[in-house]
Order: sequence, then structure tokens, then C-alpha cells
Amino acid sequence: MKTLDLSPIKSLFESELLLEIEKVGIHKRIPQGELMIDLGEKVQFIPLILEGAIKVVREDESGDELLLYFVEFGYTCAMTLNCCLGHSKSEIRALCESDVSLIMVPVQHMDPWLSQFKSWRSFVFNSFNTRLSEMLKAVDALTFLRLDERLKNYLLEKSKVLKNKTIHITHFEIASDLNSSRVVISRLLKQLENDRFVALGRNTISLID
Amino acid sequence: MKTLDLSPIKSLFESELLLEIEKVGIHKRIPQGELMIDLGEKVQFIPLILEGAIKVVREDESGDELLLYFVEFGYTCAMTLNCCLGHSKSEIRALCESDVSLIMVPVQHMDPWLSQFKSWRSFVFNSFNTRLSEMLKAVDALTFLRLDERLKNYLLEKSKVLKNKTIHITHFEIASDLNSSRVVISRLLKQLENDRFVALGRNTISLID
DNA sequence: GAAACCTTGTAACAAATGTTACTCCGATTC
DNA sequence: GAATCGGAGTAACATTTGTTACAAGGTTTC
Repeated sequence: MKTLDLSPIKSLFESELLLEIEKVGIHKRIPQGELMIDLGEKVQFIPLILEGAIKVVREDESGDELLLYFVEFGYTCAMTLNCCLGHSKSEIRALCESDVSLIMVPVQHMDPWLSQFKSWRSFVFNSFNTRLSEMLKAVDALTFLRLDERLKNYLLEKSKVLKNKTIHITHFEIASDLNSSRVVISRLLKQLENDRFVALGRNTISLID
Repeated sequence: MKTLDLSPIKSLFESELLLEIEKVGIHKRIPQGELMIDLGEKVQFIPLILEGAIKVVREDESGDELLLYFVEFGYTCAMTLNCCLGHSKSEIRALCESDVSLIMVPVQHMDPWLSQFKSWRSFVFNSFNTRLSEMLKAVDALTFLRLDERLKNYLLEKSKVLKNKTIHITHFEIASDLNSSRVVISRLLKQLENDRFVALGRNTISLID
């Protein structure tokens, strides 16, 4: 059995907890685009993200989608914690936005670690915290911003997460993430191009500045 | 010093924790309409709600508002926990929707209780859970529902929280909660009246059925 | 290389929501 | 009781977003 490389999360946890994680955690690599958790699935593992980014999406009965937020290094998915604790099923879908490297910790360690390790409590609460903030941001955007502003934010966020000024994506995919329609997104992107905010190409969008 | 009446929350916590709560908790009654926590305030106490309901509202820079959700008996405000743990300032405003009776626990007990009491962990996570669910509901409504549906949900929710089929409210107040405008709300309410969903009066709306 | 397909651009139109302006009416104030 | 004010009804119009339809070029498949 190969030892886990825990160096990315070394600073997050106290050493005894790191030992525990090494003992029970399973290291996994998931390639970009792959589904991590789907709506209605039971969650058996707590994911600790070492590298990469995860995209969390909400869907309604008729199949319309909305991107909620991205989860990056140093966090876990609060929605997942949610499920672990409530023993309920996932209310969201999680996809790998880039290649992801993570440690999966079986659910049953959640509670004991909470009483034992202060750093685990901090980590878990920090995750909840961040997720609530992200949800607030999502609500804010939906409530107070028009679609062109949401589109701008989306492109900036996407570029940040992918660490690249040029984004490979179709207008249709953007429309899905923002729960809009392709035509509308094309229209707004054209405007953003006129405003010198982006340069458009086939399957690519480059942020200017 | 009067002893606290903890009977409403007796079943939530183990007996040692109830003793602790009795020792350090401060009982408070806040009348309807009063502000509990405002945007940007520091939070020093964890509120445990015994009776009544609290309305949680988000506001943007230009003063536009949006109702996020109600918090009722048996929960605490996750946004507040948020603040306690992150030592950050409130990102929301909390108002008393009805007369509220609650216990305020000083922040510093949060972490010790988490490691000591399983029932406290359950309670806290249950609250986070419920809050994330409520935020999801809010996002869903904003994304997938049209204003008339949101209005219906709003009226039903309000009636449930106030335990009354007849709601005392002006169209303007509803417009604020839904981040819309008075004229639009009046228009939609008129429609709901034609559909025999509500009966309208001056300052009152009665749900039918 | 022809056919099929995918991505994007664009126009015309439809629907949902927001804005402005004015009216009416009941409640409150003086 | 006259004047004022707040709440509600309504019409006309503006804006934002969504829909349908079609065309023009790339790309992929065979």
C-alpha cells in the first residue's frame, strides 16, 4: 500500500489527525468532467480536496440546471457533510471542473473526530461557513444582478478556477450553468466583446486585461 | 435570579448540557418587528429559539432587500454560528417575525460543548443542514420559479409561520421581501384573487382553503 | 469531398417584470 | 368636516430575458 501524500493539507490538521487520515483515507484521482456525486445519491465518504476544483450544480424536476459554486483545495463539500450527518441523499450534483486529487474519508469518522480534534472542528465549520457564503453570493447574484453581470462574474470565476485567461467552452454550456438560453448568452457575449471585455473564438473565450 | 424554563428544548439536549445552558444562558423576550441582528454587527451570543419565528433578510449596497428564510423553534441561526466561529460580522439582518422567546448562549461555549456533547453537535449540524436546505430553496425559487409562484410560496410560508390564514401586511412590504415592486405585487395579487387563491382587504390577505 | 453535425450570429417576436403616472378611497390628523 | 396621507387599482410604456427560426462556417464522419 502506497502512503498518502498529505503535504497539501499538512497545515490544516494537527499531527495525530493527519495520522488518522493516513490510516483510513483513500486517495483518489478523478479526471476532468467526471461526475463525483449525483442528485439523490447516498454519500458514504467525506471528500478532502487536495488539488483541482469541483463544480456544484443544482437541478430542478424538468432538468434545468444552475451552477451554485466551485469547491477548491482546502475545503470539503458542505453539502456532502450535510448528507453524511443527516444520512440523507444528495441535493446537488458535483462534477470535476479540472482533474481532481482528493482523499475520501469514510463517514463514520466524522463524529468521533469532531469531539477529538479541534482542527477537524475548525475545518468542518470553515467549510460550512464558506459554503453558506457561496450560497449567499449565488442568491445575491440571482436577486440583484442582471444576466450580463452574472455572465461577467461567471467568466471571471471560471478563469480563476481553471487558472487560465482563456476558457474552452461553448455558449450552450454557459447557458446551462446560468440557467439561460444559448441565444441570450451569444447576444450578451457579443456585447462583452464590443466592450473589449472578452475576445471570442470558436469554443473559446479569452478575458482581456 | 429566575430559573430558565427549558422545557421546550428538553428533548434536544442531554441533561448535563441542559444544566450548562441553564447556568450560562440568558433568557430574552423580543417583541414582534424588533431587529435582532443587523448587517455588519458582531455576534456575541448563540440564540436558541424557544418560541416564535425569526425572519432572515439579505440586503445589497443600494438597500434592496430579499427575504431568505424563517428560523423557527428548535433551531439556531446558522448564519450566526457562522459569525461566532469565523469571528466575522453578520452578513444578514434578522428580525422578529412574531414575539420571540430565546436563550442566548455566550459564544465562548460553542467549541467546548462541541467536543463534550454529542447532542450539541447534532443540534449545531442540524441547524447548518436546515439552513443550507433553506438557502437551496431560496436559490431554487429565484432560479426556477416565476414571481407569481414565489408570491404564492411566500404567502403560504408566512401564514404557516404566523399560524394564521389571514396575514396583516401591505403590498409594499411583500414587494420588499421579494425584491420586486409594489405595482407588480398588486397586479399578481389581483390575479391570485381572481384564481380564488386569496381574498384581499385593506392591509390584509386571507388564504382560501 | 459530400453529408451530417456542431457552434455561432442575427432578426423578429413573445413573455415576464419593472416603471411612471394617475386615480380612488378609507383612515388619520387637525 | 376639511385636509392630508397611506394603501391599493389600473393603464401605458420600457426593459430584460426567452423563443423561434434561419443562415453561415467550421468539424467530423464516412
